[in-house]
Amino acid sequence: MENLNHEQREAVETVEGPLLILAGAGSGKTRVIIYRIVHLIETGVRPDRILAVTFTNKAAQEMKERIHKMLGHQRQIAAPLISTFHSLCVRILRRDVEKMQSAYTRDFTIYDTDDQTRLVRTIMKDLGFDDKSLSARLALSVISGAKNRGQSPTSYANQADYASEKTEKIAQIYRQYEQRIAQANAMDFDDLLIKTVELLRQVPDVRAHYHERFAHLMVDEFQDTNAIQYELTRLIAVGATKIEQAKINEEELWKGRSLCVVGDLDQSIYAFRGSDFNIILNFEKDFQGTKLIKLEQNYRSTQTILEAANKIIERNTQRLPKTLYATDALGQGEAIRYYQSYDGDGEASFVGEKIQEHLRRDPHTRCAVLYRTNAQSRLFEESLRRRGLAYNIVGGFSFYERAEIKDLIAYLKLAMNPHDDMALSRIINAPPRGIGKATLDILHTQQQDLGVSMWEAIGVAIANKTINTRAMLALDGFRRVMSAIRERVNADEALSEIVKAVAADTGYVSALQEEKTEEAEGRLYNIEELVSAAVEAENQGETLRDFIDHAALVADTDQYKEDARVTLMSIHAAKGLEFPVVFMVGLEENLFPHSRAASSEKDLEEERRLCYVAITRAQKYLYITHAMRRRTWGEELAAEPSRFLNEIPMTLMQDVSLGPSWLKFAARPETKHNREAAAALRGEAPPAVKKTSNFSGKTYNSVDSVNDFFKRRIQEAEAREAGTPKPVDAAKGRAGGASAGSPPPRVASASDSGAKFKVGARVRHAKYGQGMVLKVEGVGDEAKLTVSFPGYGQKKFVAKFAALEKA
DNA sequence: TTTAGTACACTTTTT
DNA sequence: GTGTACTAAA
Repeated sequence: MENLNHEQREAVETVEGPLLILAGAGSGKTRVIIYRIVHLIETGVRPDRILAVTFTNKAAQEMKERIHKMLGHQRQIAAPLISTFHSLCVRILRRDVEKMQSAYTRDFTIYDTDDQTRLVRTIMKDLGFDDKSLSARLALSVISGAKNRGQSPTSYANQADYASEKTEKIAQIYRQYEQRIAQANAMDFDDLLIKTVELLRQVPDVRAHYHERFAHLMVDEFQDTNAIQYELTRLIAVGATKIEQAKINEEELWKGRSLCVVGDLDQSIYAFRGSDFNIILNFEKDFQGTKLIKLEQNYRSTQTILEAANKIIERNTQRLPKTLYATDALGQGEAIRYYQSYDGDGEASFVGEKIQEHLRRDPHTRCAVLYRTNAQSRLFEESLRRRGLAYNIVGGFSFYERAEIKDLIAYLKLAMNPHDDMALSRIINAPPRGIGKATLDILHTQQQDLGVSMWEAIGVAIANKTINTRAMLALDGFRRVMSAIRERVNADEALSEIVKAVAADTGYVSALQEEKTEEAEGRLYNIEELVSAAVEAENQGETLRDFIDHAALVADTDQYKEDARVTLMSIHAAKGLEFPVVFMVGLEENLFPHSRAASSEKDLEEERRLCYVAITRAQKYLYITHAMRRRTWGEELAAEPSRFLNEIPMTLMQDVSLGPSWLKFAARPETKHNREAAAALRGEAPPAVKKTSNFSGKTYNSVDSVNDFFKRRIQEAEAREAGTPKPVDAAKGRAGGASAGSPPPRVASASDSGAKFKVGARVRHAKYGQGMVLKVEGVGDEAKLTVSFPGYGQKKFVAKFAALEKA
């Protein structure tokens, strides 16, 4: 423990009572949690009396491994439980759900977002709400919000400010939704938490069990907990309902117990799904005698990066003052590199190029490209693929979201819980068995009339012969397939055997094999992967139940591979991670901050926290990029620089854009008009204008004129380039970014004479071979070189990073 | 009933 | 640009 600072050590050694740790980004908070757990165990606490709740399965896994390593030499009787809120709840419910007043059995299934949406769609169809005014997604998010506030369908309808037609409709959908999900013996993500809290409230035995078992409870990323998660935490830690708590002697309660929560207000980025950082603000009030420890020493990033982060977050009003301090060891560090590209392709090319340079210099470095929306990933993927760089992408569709995987899992789910209507409707005709819409409609009507599940409806239909012969044969075939799987499950066959049987006996694999298309090949490959995953899980001692739960609860962020050299992901997914090199891309108004957040100051502050999270992921190098034009929904539109660019001090940034850029323009006003426009760009417009909307009216117009200015310059440059003897690689064209926004080639001035490379110099490059320097911008190491390589076209380099030799 | 083709709505962020 | 949902034809 000697390598901990004073505050960290205090946090580790405080093992009794409520403890609140406010930990800034990169302040070694994960280490504190790990050391604290180890410390608890070393002072004689039984490992299985410790519970640590993390944000992702991945974080849980990592923590487990590190603790195991640290305790490796000691004999471990039991391990501490390290889990996400959702996994914890599934565990609790699978054990005790039948003890509470509800129809749920321990075989309940978990409905993921996809299942939920399909359920809402079915309900809307049944209720005749197929008009365009209400989307299933919207209905679902409203329902989820109401559920998390503890509102029943009725109280939701009553509590709405005004009874609109929409609220009334949503209330009806909500009512049906709750009914049908319960009837299917299924729970959605919200239910997992809600039902667990209900169970602990309702059944004193169960509450006492977990209260006694988990004497030491830790919650990471506490700023992102919602009211239900908080209540769950409280129930386990205190072992009493709110009313009972008033009668408890707090001092008595905390003997040999602790509740330690760790969080950072500035990194609260999940308000959109109900997390509430007021919980952390009220923690001291809720728990008498809370000890507060602040960790502000940052061990991750250079002074420059931290300054930028501090300056950004300072603008928020909803926060507690806090400043991150850099360690001397890392020092000031390099300037933040700023790059403006002509369009999205140019941005991606720049990022690809820089990643290549960084990897060439240090093959073991790790780079991350962080974007606001997952839709931005495509261009970067293409750029990296063009350069032959391997990358790992987090988010988008994960393995478990692929249709074939979901189908096979649905067979397993249905085998375990025949009332799971969503699983059934998913696979009843996959592969095609001749059960079409007409048959399903009949079944659905009968199901609604009888108030039973689809599976039961099939049985009834066959018994009563209410369906034509051909469809009946098909249904009977399906029923037999399912029964065979159920028999295997009931016979406790090995997990991997069951998965293999599902792939083969359902005809799923053979149907794909017959297709003989490339796509089918890919799907078959994925099925093989699923089988290997099952074998792996079996070796780990998992049951079929565990395997299915795992598939439902893995998050996108769990796809993150620590050792990947290049990772693409959303900023949300990057929380808790760190990288030597970070690219924060797409700094454009309406993208980041996102257009959906522009309306309210509260949302805007969350966007700013998001920006703060992105910046503080960087250890050594931070690149910030934006494009002047961006293609959205198939249309290319002018993009305005993000207001966040104005909030980072210009002195911290170095402009590596190829032509004139927004930053250069804003930094060097030369005329009165420019000065005014630049001031506006920096957000120095009169407060009255700024208050109502940060970029409107005059400000917007001036940005427009900047764009016009660049457009003209680019056209001029293009005209000149057309006359250049060495044509630009046609395939890449202007989209190569390297040539986008280029100012007219400049004759090397006398000040360039001391540079390492001069115009006209012959150079050699590891990949492109012999080339000639066409252009030198800037001086010394920072100079940007344009080099022409026969057969490869023109390439741009920064002298310092370029793998160029004099030839 | 299935399939192929076309129209269209869509994207914040995620356990 | 993409995935889904609806329509028309086999």
